[in-house]
Amino acid sequence: MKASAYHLSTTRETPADAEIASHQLMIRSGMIRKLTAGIYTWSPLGLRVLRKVEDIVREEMNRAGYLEMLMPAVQPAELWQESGRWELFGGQLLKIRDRAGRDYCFGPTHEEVMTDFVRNEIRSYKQLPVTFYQIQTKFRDEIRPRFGVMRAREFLMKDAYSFHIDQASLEQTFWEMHGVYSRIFERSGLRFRAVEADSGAIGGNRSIEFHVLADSGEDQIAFSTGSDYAANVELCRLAPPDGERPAPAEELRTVDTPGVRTIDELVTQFDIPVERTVKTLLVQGDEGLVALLVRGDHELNPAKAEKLPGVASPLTFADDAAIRAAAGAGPGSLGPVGLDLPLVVDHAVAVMADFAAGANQDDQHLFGINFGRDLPEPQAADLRNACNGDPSPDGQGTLELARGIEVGHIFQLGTKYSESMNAVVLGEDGKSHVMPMGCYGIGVSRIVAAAIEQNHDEHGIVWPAPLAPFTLALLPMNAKKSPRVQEATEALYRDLLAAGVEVLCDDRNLRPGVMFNDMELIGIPHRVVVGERGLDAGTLEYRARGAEANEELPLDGAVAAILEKIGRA
RNA sequence: CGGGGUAUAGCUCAGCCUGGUAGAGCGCGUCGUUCGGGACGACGAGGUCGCAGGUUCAAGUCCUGCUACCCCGACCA
Repeated sequence: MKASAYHLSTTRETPADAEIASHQLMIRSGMIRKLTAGIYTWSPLGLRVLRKVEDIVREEMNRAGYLEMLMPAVQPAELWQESGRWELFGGQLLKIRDRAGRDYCFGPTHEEVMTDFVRNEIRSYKQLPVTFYQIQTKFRDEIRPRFGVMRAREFLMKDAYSFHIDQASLEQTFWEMHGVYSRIFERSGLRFRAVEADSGAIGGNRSIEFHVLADSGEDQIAFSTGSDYAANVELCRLAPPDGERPAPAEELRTVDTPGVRTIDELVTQFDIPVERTVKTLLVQGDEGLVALLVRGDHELNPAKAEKLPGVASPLTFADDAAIRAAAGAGPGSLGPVGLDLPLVVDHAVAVMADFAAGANQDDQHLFGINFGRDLPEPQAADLRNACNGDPSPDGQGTLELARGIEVGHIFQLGTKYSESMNAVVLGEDGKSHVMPMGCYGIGVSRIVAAAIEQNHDEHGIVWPAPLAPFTLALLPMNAKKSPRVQEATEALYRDLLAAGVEVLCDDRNLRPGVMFNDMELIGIPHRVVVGERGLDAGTLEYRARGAEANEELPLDGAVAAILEKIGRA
C-alpha cells in the first residue's frame, strides 16, 4: 500500500475525552472515530486490525469443526418474550418498532435466535453434538459506555452455541472450546489468563472467563502461585482462616474519636493495627436492614453478599437517613456492639479478638471488642474480596492479584433456553430430550483495544505481529530530491509485495521525523529506511518497532534479508 | 438511572465574572527556503459561538428551558 493513496490520519494531540492509552492511541492513529456515545466508525487502518483478529478467530473455530453462519441483527420481540428476556434484559436491550407497530430489538446476543433455528433444524441425536457460530455486530445499550471500543454500545462479537444430547457431551465441547480460545489468544500474541467465573454451585454449570492482562483492566483476577487455580476476584471463594480466635485480653472501652470517619483515620490517629479494626456496612435485607462486618483492610464483595439468605439482591447499601435511624450515628461511627440488627461477619472477622469499631455514637469508637463477651458468637460467611497473599481456595499456594480485560467467556448454559423454548431432539431411546446447551463469546473489537492496552510505549502502539495492520513500513529519505532513492524504494516495494509482505510505503514526501513518528504511532512492527547514505554504502537501514538502534541490511538480496527479519524466511 | 461537569474553527482551548468589530496553537491550501526524529517565513481558506426562548439600544458573554457529550456509581464481549 502506498501511504499517499491510503487514508492515514494521525494526530499529535491527545483527544480530550479519551482516558486510557488504547482509546487515545486508537484515536490518534486514526483507527476509529466516534459517531456518538459508544458508537464508532472503523477507518481503513482500524479495520485492517479488526479483520486480523476476526481471521484468527474464524480460522481456529473452523479448524475445530464449528460451523459459521450469520443470524439477523434485528430480532422479533416474540422470541424474547418466549424466553422471558424481553423484560428481564432490561434497559440494555435496544427496542425498536416498525411502521406496523411490531416490536423488535437489536440483538445484544443470540441465544433465542439460535435456539429457534436449532429446534426447527435438529431432529435427532444423530445430528449432535453441533456447534454454530457467527461474527457479528451486537448492540447493548450500556448505561455508561467508555474507553472507546473497549466498552462500546455497538461492538463486534464472535458468539458460538453448542447443542448436545447430554451433559457429558456438553462438558466435552466446553473443554474443547477452552482449548480453542486459548489458541486464539496465543496466536494473537496476547498475555492472558483463563479464570473461573462461577463457583460451580448451580447444577454443574460452569463458566470461565478469558482475560488479557493489563494494569488498566476493569476486572481483578486472582491466581494461585502454587497451582493452576485462577478466578475473578468477584467469585473467588475464600475458606475460613486456620487457627482459633485468641482469648480476650483487653477490656471493652469507649474512646473519643472526634472527626474520625474512616478506617484510615482511625488507624493513623490511634496507632492500632488495621487488622484489629472492623468495618460495619448496613445493607437492605428482606425485612429491614442487615449489618455486614469485614476487617478494616478488607473489601466487601457485593456478589457474595447479595447471595446471603436474608440480604436483598441486588445488593443495596442503606442511605444515611436509614443508617442514622437504625444505629443512631452516621456511617463513620458504626459498630456491631448494641446494634439491634441481624449480623453477618466475614470469616476473617470471626477469628478476631480485641478489635476496634464504631460505637454507634458520632465521634466515638469502641476498642477491645470481643465476641462471646461483648457480642454473641457470630454468624460467619465468606463476604470479602480476595487479597494478595490469601491462601488459594484449592489449598495449594497463595493468591496473587492482577488486573484483566475480559475478552472471552465460555459458559455451560444447560437447558435454560432449550427448556423455555422447547428445543428437543429424539434420543437413541426414542424419547424426546431437552438439549443441554453451551454458549461462548469473544469480544472481537475489544481484543483490538486490549492488545493496545497491553502493548504500547511512549511513542505509540507496539502491535503483536499477528495483529499489525501492516508488517513493514518502507520509508524513503528525501525522495523528492533523489531519483536514486525513489527508484530503489519503488523497486523494493514491488519486490516485497511480490513476496507477499504487507508493506506500507510512505511516499508522502514528508520530512523524516514525521514519517518515523507516524509509523511508530501506528505501531508497524518493522521499518526499512532507504536513503542516499545507505545507497552509497550499498545498505538499507532496518529497525524493529521498540528496538533501540538501527541495523544495516545489504542492498543486494534485500528482500531475503527483510524476510528473515520479519520471521518469514 | 442518581450525582458532578462541559458545549466557541477539523483538533486542543482562551474569551463569559465586568454585554459593545470572533481569538490563539495545531491541522488544512498556495508560494518560497528547508529536508535522517513532528522545520521556517509570507499569504490564505475555515465559525448559524449546541438548540429554542427571554432581558437589553446591543448577547459568545446575563436569565429560562431543552439537547448532546464527558466524568463518578450498579452490568458485560
